[in-house]
Amino acid sequence: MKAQEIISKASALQFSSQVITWYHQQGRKHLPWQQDKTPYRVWISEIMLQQTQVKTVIPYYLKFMDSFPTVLDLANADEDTVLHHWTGLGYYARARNLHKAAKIIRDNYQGHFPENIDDVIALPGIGRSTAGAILSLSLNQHHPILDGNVKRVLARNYLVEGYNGLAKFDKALWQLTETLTPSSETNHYNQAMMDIGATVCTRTKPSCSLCPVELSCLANQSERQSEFPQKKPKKKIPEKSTIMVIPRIATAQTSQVLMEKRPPTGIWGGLWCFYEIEKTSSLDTLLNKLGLKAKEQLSLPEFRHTFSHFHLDIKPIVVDCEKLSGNKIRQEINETTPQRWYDLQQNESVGLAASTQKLINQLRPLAQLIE
DNA sequence: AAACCGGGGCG
DNA sequence: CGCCCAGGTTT
Repeated sequence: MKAQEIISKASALQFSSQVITWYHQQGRKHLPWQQDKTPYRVWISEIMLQQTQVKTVIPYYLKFMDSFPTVLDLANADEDTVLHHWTGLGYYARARNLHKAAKIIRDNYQGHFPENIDDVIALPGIGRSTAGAILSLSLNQHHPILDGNVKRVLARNYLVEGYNGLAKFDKALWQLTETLTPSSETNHYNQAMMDIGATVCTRTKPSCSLCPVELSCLANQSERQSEFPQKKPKKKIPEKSTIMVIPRIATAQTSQVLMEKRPPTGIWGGLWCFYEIEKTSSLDTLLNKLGLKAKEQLSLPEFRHTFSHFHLDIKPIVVDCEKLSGNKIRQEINETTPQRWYDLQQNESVGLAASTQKLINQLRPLAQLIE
């Protein structure tokens, strides 16, 4: 059944007006991105908030806006500078999308953030929900949103069965949010729905007594809040293993390790990682290609890194080496896959994969032993 | 350890 | 269009 059919115009209006009233009474209105609400400022906040909680985002947001006050400042910055501002937030692909989109806005829209929703959705890293949030919160355009928080509020209110990512579930919820989103005060309604999901209608132990739609909520009426949304059926994930090679050149002053920048797509896309080999017998070939001569090897304890769809057991091997001079092959590698020596004493953590960062942290104390 | 998540990308 | 991917935090 379609949402329009199960919800009358009158009850939709009642729902939204209760939500809007809550916004005026309880909604947060003083966060940095809620001042001077331009599409650009709201965009940056939405991307940061997709991955990180409000209190963590605030300092990052302020620094980011200080460095890149306008979309043109962002577009004209170089990627490493942008990534540097993202250090600690993780999800570097999102920062790269941000930068890519800023350049598109500079080149195709004369530096003016597009105000047509289809144009906004076409930008990298912005989907339907984020586009709706940007244009409604900043310009009060009439668009529905549907992030994880809104999904939870609606699924409970109307006992929508299914789990996040299930096509039927998402489709039903888009229908609902379209039906419920009012054409006046869309900005306040959308902001309130996200806030209610984040602070009242929480995944565990929701504070229903503080909710503006407490009385209409079917899950609350039947005390079944915890059953909605349903859990995604978990699937067993495969195990893989890899050997990570950490070439190291240590002197009395410094200790450096060699990394490569991964291609932009796939696992650890665009992040700095150590070289990988499948079997120890490939080690010599790799070092040869890199133009390095091994002096000594040291195996570090194996550890497990888990992705959403597989476990990866990582065997790290530190190889103390010296450079061979005048190696042509190394130049070729440098052109296809960028590489760099990373200084363990300096904590430049731009775009490191989490597992790489973990290894670095283990390696840093070891560096002192060399002296 | 498992759940969570908005968008990209592929078949 | 439907399904899977990917990374990092929260619970």
